Order: sequence, then C-alpha cells, then structure tokens
Amino acid sequence: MSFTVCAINTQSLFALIDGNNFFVSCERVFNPSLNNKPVIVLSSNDGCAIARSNEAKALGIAMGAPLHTFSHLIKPHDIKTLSCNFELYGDLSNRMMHILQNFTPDVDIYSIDEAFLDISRLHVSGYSLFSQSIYDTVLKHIGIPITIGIATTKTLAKIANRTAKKQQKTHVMMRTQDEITHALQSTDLSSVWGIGRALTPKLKKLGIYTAYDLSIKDPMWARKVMGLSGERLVRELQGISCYENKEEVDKKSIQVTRSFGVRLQEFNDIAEAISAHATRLGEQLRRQKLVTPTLSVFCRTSLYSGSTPYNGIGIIAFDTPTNDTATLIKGALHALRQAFQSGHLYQSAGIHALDLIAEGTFKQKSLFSLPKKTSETTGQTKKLNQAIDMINQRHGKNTLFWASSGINPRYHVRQSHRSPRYTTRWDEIPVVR
DNA sequence: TCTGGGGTCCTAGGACCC
DNA sequence: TCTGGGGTCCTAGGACCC
Repeated sequence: MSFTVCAINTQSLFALIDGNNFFVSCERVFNPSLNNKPVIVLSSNDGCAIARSNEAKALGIAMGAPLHTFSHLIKPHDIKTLSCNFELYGDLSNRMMHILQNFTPDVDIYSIDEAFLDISRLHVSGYSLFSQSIYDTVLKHIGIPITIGIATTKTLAKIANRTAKKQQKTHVMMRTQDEITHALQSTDLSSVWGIGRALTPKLKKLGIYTAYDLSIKDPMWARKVMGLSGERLVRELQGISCYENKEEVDKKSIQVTRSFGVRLQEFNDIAEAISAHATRLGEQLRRQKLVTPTLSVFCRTSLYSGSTPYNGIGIIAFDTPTNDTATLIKGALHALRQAFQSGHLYQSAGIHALDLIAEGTFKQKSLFSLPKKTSETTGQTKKLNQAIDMINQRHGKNTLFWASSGINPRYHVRQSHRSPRYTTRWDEIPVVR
C-alpha cells in the first residue's frame, strides 16, 4: 500500500500570524489601564485561566489553572481577573483576519487568534519589512500586537513563531538549515505542533527529547510509531510541506456546551439549559446555512466531586435534516429524556450536531415520513426563524426567546467580571466624554 | 465554594457484500 | 484433509489543536 501524503513543493513558504495573549490583548484595546499589569481571562463560570498576560505568566500562573489555585496571588500582585467576553474577541478576530486578507488572499484561519498566510507565490522583496508592515497594520487598525513566524512548512512556521516570542521579537524567519537546526534543538518535544500529552512520554521513552531528535527520524519509522500524522509531522520538520492551506469548508459539527453556575438536580432545570443550547445551535446553523440530521445530547456530573461521574447521552434523528429552532428544541428535549437519570447533581449539559450538510442539499426523506403540509414545508418556519434572528440581531441576544429556555433559569453561568461588548452592542459602545 | 468550550483528523474493528 | 479473500462503509474512541 502506498499513497502520497504530501505535495512536494520546495517553494512553499508560510507565515503564521498569532495574536499575542489574544483575549488579554482584546481587553486591553478598550481598557488601557490593564497595560503592564498581570491580567487573567477566565473560562465560563469564572472557572480557570484561559488567557494570561506576560506579567501573569511571570507569576507562574499556568494555562488552565483553576481560579482557586491562584486566588491567593490576586491581591498581593494586583492581578486583574476578567470573565471571558467571546462576543468581543470574535469580533476583533474577524477584523484582524480581514486585514490579513489584504496582504494575500490565501489566508487559512486556523483559530480565533491564528492564521497561516501562504506566501509562496507572493513577490516579497524583503521578508523583514513585509512582516513589520503586517505587524504595524494590525496594531494600528485593531490594537492587537501579533507575532509572525515564517518558514517552508506550517510546523516549522509554528516553531519560528514560538522562537520569535521567546526572543521578544515581532517576527522570525527560519530559512537556512543552520537557523532551522538551532531552533529545533532548542524546542522541547512537547512544544511541537502535533505532539500532545500521550505522545510525549511515548517518544521520550524512545530517546526523543527535542524537535531536532524527531526531525532526524525516518518518516516511515514515524508512521509505524505514530501513524499517518506522525509521518507527516517528521516530513514537515524536515522542510517538506504536507499541510497546504485549506479552502474554507463547511463545518462538519457544531456543539453547544455550558457548565451550570450551580449544580442542578431537576430535569426541568436542565431541560431549560438544553433548550437554550438548542436555540444557540439553531442560530449558528442558520447563519452558516447548514442543517443537521441528528442531535446528541448529554448531561454530566462533575469529574471532581469525589463520587463516580455520570455522563448520560441521548440521540435523536430527524426525519428531515433541519435548522428550525422549534424542531431542534423538541428533538433535544426528547434526547435529554434518554440521557437524564434522576438522583445526580449535574454540572454541565450540551448538545452536539454531527454530519452537518448544506441547506438545500437534496436528502432522501425517511420512508415513513408522510408527505404532509406542515409549517416547515410551507416555508412559514423559515420566515419565523428569520424574523426572530433579525430581531435578536438588532436588539440583542434573547430579545425574543423560547419559553422552554425558562423565564428565570437556574442554569445561568457566573460571569462576575465581564467587560462590555464594545464593538457588537449599541448600548455597550465606548463613550468619549 | 471553585476545574472551559469548541473543533478536526485518524484508526481499529465490526457489519456487510460478493 | 480442506472452512476465502477482498472490498466498502460506518462508528466509537483516541489524539491532537486553540
């Protein structure tokens, strides 16, 4: 068996652009008093640290550290803790990506704060000036400092980016073999893109401790030990590009998951949360012009409570793939009845839509679904959803909501320190006095 | 008291087919 | 005596990412 795993193109060149401490930087754009101070952005429910300023990293606060493990440092070091504000981060991210698209149309948005620019075919006279120009433009228009790593493969660009951060530079280009070897030798195995918690100990046992150690292995050896992705990874470290920029593709799955502000025991309380999640899901599906044929629903207890965790799962398949909120809620609540078991203290619940397909794609109806005249087939449902989406967009989320999500729900997340959504809400826009 | 949320890709194994 | 072999498709679970 043999097949190609990479497009061998020695001319490849990628720039990885990465927003520095992105969520913290977003907060600082509108609140300069946070500059030069240790700042932490917390996960939903103010649970743990999901972004840290350099000052906070210097205090030894780890990524993902629960708030209670560093709460004793907050007062003495005047750490500013903020609840996460994804509406703000998402909007600034979109603006940043638009700016990057002015430099080249070939932008692969990898995450909320990262993008790969394929600059192979770009005529650039000097990469240092080019990088500086990107940095200056993003800083000027968005206010976010970024770091740029340039190399012949995405994996090497990641390492170049990391090297730049370590050296406190705005950009690093790795092109000569000497530069690459030196960077690989000073990169710990666990910091390599694609090497995670499970592979690190496995490879260390085999005598591989740095990115360099891995880069001198035979790709076929890596294939045996780590599978296809291992083979690609070794080739990428050797400068052979295996991950080209992707066209923007439709999402394959969407999930909406939240942990509750308090533990919940009653079916009805959890049903309200699931109903709200289904509403969010419907909004996302419609915005992306997708429909889902199935839904899975889960409700689970805490992993840290001491007793054996319970994770209930329920699944529902729809006769016809849908993005109608009412149908999604009805289906999700049906699935929740399979998942829910009384007697537990639930900590979170979520829904997951898999195998998404584009709206309007022909799909065989169930043999048993009768051709009946419903509000969905007559288009009334679509109009209703459009009207609700429009009102909520204009006047704020949940201006109109489904009663099944609860008038005064108990599942609400805690967000004690959320900043205003400066760029997406009229009533939260910054005011100059 | 207090431990996030949302994704993708790959693989192994089972079911099924001829 | 001797009990195939090759293929596809689907799914669950694992591993990774930010």
